[in-house]
Amino acid sequence: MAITIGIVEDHTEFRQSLIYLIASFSDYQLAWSYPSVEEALEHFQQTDIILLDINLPGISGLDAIPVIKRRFPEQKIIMLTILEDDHHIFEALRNGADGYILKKTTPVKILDAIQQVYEGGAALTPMVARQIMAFFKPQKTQFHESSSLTAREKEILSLIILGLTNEIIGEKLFISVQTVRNHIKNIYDKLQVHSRAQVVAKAMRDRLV
Amino acid sequence: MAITIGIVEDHTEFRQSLIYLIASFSDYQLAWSYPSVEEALEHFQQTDIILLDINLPGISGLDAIPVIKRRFPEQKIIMLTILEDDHHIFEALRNGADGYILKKTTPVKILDAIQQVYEGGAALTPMVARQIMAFFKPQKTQFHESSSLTAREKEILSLIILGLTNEIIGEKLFISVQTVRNHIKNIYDKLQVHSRAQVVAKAMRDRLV
DNA sequence: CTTAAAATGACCCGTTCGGGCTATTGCAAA
DNA sequence: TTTGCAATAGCCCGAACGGGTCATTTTAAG
Repeated sequence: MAITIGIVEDHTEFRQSLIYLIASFSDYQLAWSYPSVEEALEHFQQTDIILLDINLPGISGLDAIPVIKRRFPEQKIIMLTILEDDHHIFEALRNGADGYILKKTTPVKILDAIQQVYEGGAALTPMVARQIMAFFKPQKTQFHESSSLTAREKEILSLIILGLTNEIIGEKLFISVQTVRNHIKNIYDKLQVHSRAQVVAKAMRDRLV
Repeated sequence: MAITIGIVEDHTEFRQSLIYLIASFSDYQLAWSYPSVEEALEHFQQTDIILLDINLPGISGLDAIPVIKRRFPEQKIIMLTILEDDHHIFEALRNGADGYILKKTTPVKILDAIQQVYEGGAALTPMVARQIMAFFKPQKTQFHESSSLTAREKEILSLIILGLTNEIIGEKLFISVQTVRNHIKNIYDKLQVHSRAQVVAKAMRDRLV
């Protein structure tokens, strides 16, 4: 039983090459292809996999994900894109995409990705995978950093996470605002961040507090 | 120039098959192999890639990552494991692993993973990738119901957590700074906070993002 | 005893934020 | 069709922050 595939891709040439690729292997079977989300939504039926371009005229591929998923919650979707931009990746993942691969990916790897998603896995191109992983280890030197925070710095860090202002922190610790600010500067240096929001996110991700 | 590889794997049979695999292709060259972290740490030198088993007698592969990275910060490490367990995956990623693949992966895909990491990407087996992606998916039971944040607000919230300023967020989303600020005001109202630090802490504690 | 690191405190300056308003557009539900 | 919410955008103003530089005191380690 061949894996059925639907395609939404406006770029005719690329769409044709995908169709040709799929037709070349009996393990895969093209169910339909459309150049826009609008046309696809009108006619499409559920397939094993949908290859969905991100940059489409009209409704974008990103916006199409929730619509498709609402109609067929089990529909598996692999995003095709030329962009490696953070925002698009995370948005696609948040919306429920099952894969995110770049158009420059070699044909055999595209089929690989389809196979992987069909088997219940997820397909990410290596560079995208790296960006996602980077979310879990924003700076790769966390061992030094966590241990290098002094007791006082950790204390102040925990108060920052509570959302206190420098002034309040100073009052709580019976030190001046300037001293608090100096400690915070040192914390920023050590953790390589430049704002409270960043330091809170990092501290919580790295379980420093 | 062949990609040099080091191996830490206690299971003799599997280690031998890896060695044989690498020896079969001139693009890859085995630099060394040891059955334990202890022995490896005594003798090992930097290679392009280290294949590191997780379940090792004595020091585990997970604990070995920071030690190795401290000695050679640029050393790339791919974890080998039979386990798909969440805790190990995230622990490995947090510690700075560059890949996480299952031992049952086919030989050709193991070489693929090595190549990908060598080229600066990350290597994840599809099932692992799926688990990581699941981390980003809003569980509609928790996210949509318990929080009244709109889609746009959630999007902006996620960018705040990355530490972006309002101005940068506006650029990323192609909207004006004022609009960003309005959204943030609404987020603050809904989550009952009054600063970025607070909203980041709350969002991460409540796993809103 | 000397030295290094940590903790304390201060000043200046420009940027960013947070809270207070008002207002228009579009879409969807009532 | 009206009502309401979401998203967009603007303005003002004071508070808070981030970065730079410098200086003193205390503590820990050698």
